Amino acid sequence: MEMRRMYDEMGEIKKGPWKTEEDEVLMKHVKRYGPKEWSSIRSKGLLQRTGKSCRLRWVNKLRPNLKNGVKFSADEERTVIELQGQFGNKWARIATYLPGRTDNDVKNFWSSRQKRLARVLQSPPPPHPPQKSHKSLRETPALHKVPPFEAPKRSSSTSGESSVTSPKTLSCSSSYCEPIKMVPLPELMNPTTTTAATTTAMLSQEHNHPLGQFEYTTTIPKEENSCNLPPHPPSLQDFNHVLPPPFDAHDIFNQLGDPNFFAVFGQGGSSDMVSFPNYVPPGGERESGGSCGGEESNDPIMMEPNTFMDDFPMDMFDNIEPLPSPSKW
DNA sequence: AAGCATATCAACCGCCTGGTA
DNA sequence: ATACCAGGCGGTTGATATGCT
Repeated sequence: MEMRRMYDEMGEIKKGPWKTEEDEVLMKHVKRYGPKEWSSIRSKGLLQRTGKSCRLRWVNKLRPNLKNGVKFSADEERTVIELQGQFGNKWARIATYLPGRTDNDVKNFWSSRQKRLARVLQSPPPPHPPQKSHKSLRETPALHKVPPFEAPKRSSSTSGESSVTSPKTLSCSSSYCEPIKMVPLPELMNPTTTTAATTTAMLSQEHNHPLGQFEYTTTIPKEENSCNLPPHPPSLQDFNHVLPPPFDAHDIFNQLGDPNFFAVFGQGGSSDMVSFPNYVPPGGERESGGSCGGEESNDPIMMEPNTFMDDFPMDMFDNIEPLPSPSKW
C-alpha cells in the first residue's frame, strides 16, 4: 500500500520529498550501474521519478562524503566569497573547490547571505551608538566566528583541492583614475552579479527608502594604457560621503555582523576595523608611483584578485536590469 | 504559549548544451 | 540538418526549523 502511494498514480511522475525506500532504490541503482543512466531508473519501473530528480537526489543528498547538515566553516565561507567574486554565480564551479559541498549548498549559502545583507541594508539605522542586537547575532551565527578576513591567497583556494585559475593581477599606474560617472544606484544593481555591487546598490533598493536617492561616484581608468585599473575600492568614509543623515556606514556594516562581508571588496577587515589599505583616492599618493604591466610584485598598491574591480566590470553599465522587488527576497 | 520573522534546506522548473539517431 | 533526449546548471519556491517578542 505504501508503495502504491509512493507511485502516486500509475504513470504519474512522483514529486516532493524523497522517502527512505526511494533512496534505497536509488542507491541500489547507483551501486550497480554507477551514477549515470538516471532515466533508466524510471523506464525500468524502479521509481516514478524523473531522471533529473534522481540525479539531483544523488548529487545533493546521497553521494558519499557530503557534509550534510554541517555549517560552512570560516574557510569555506571565505572561499565562496572569493570565488564568487572571481567566477560570478557559477555555483557548480565554485563547489568543485569545496569538498563535500554541492552547488546547491553554495547557492543556498550565498542566497542566505544576500538576503541578510539586503535586510540589514534596508532596515533603518540603529540609534547611536550602534549596538549589535541579539537578533543580529543569532542570525549570523557562523559569521560571528569568522576571523578577520585576510587578503585572498593568490594561487590556491582554501580547500587546497585545486588551484583557482590564475587570478588577474591589477596594479596601479601613474594615471590612476578620474571620476567620470555618477550612477544612480537603483540602476547599478544587476541581479545576476550580486556581489559587492549589490551591497552598494541594495542601499537604494526601495525608492521610498531614505537611501533611494543617493548616488555613488565611481571611477574608471583614464586611459587605455592604465592597466585596466578598477574603480577604487570604497572606504567606509566613501560610503559616509554619500549616505544621507542619519545613516552611517559603520552602523550599517556593524549591523551585518559579517566580517567576511568585506571580502567582496577584496580586502580584509572586521566590522570593527574596516580599511582598504590598497585604496588611494584619485589624485592621491598613487599618482607618483605604481608599476604597470601586471607582473607580480610586493608593491603595496597592487590589488589582490577578487578585488572591487571584479564586482564592477568595465561594462557594468551596459546591461542595466530592473531590480527585483524586495518583497521577493 | 502563540504568533511572527527569519534562516535553512530540499526540490522543482526552465534553459542550455552536447550527443545521437 | 535537425529533432530528440539526457544531463547539467542557475534561479526560484515552498516547507520546516529556529529564535524572538
